[in-house]
Amino acid sequence: MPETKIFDNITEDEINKMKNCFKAVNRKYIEEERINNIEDGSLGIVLSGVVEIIRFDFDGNRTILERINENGIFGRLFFSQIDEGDVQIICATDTEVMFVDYEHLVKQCHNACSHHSTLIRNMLSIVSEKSIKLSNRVEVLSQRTLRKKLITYFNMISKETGKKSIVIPFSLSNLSDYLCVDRSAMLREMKKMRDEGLIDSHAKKVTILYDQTMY
Amino acid sequence: MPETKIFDNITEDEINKMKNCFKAVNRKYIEEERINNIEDGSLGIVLSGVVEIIRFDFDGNRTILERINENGIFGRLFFSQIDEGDVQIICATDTEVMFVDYEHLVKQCHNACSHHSTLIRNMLSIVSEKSIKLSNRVEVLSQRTLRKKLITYFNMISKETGKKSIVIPFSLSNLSDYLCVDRSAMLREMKKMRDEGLIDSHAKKVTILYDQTMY
DNA sequence: TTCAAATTGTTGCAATTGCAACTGTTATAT
DNA sequence: ATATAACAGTTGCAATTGCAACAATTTGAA
Repeated sequence: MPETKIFDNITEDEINKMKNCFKAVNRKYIEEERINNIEDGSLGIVLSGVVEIIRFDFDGNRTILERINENGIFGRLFFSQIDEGDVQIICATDTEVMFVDYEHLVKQCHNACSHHSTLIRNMLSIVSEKSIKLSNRVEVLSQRTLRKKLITYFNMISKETGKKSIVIPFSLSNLSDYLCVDRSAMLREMKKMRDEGLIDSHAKKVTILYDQTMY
Repeated sequence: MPETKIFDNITEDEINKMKNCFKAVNRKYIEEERINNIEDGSLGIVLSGVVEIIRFDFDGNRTILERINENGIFGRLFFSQIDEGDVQIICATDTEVMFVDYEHLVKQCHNACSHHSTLIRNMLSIVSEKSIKLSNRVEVLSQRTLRKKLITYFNMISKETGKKSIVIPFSLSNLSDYLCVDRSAMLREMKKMRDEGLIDSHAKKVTILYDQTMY
């Protein structure tokens, strides 16, 4: 499934008109930088890089709620309203983001830009892709044991690339924050899996040896 | 936030034309009934009732992956592709669903129905609302302890209704399938919370006594 | 190159959770 | 009204996971 870009099938000319119309603002961030002061109605579109939604809760746990790659979107609109902890938006790499006003983008345009409907269709694809990613996330977190969380996650990555040898896209300590488990418990479980011959692994490189049809 | 309906701001006349155009099919189901034979490109729109996406895994665990209320949507398109277990779509109540062909709904219409763009905008709202619900789901499942899962869930329900006394919308045994924890462990934790004066509860009725600003 | 910091890896011990096997209670159908 | 099934509630015991405190290795900057 090819990822939709926000301006797919729209001419350069039209894009510029629209950007003006939506008061689009581009901003660059460096690795580790926090994205601050996001207005409630503002929508961030990741043009390049990776953005993470991270929660720090009261007893010191760090949780990666979401990882947003190129062409993905984020915004207060899109994340949980129940979250009382400290939720931050942090760039995992150098990143460029375009901010637009969501309401303006979604509502009928006064200027009746001819390509506006294409834009909304693109937006629909992007949000649909976000939903699928969130479903994958639920799939992983809904697993009852650490081992099954790992296996489900490995299978997901493996399915994306079609290979049995995968490279985890972040540090193992970040992986434990993503799987919402203790880091040492996770490493212990990976060691067990190595010992049992289910995987081969060294740091972020993992090779799946188990029968994937079993899980 | 009022929920968007698929045909908001479209006249009855236009709706009928469109339904024809999308080859919309309405179907009624009774409580407990399984929704079968969903084609890959088919999109289900819940007109009334509640639909649940349920996974039965190899060691007998039942997991409620998603609960879809009135005006929500579902379809193979929208759920995880990594899922190797047995995923079923089951109606939690008597339910009416409209099925449409997703591609047809999303792509430019040959007949150029005038209200098609409104429909796509509505669809965008609905998918966005789905994303938010999935984010809430991630928020709950990402909690590290059973107690925090319960508290996050209770807070979510409480926030929806604005009341501290809530009624869990399904049986406690289903709640444990939703929180992805063991039922008896969950009941034990609820008992502890009662004993500590954090909640008052009897069966599906729960009153929040703890300070919600703390969680 | 070398040192410091970050990351990976390990382990004992304690706390939490799951499992199993119950009892008690509430609906539902005949 | 009563039986039966579904649901709620309980508890001992075992397994899993979290926590803490390390050691080993890798990475990055001076």
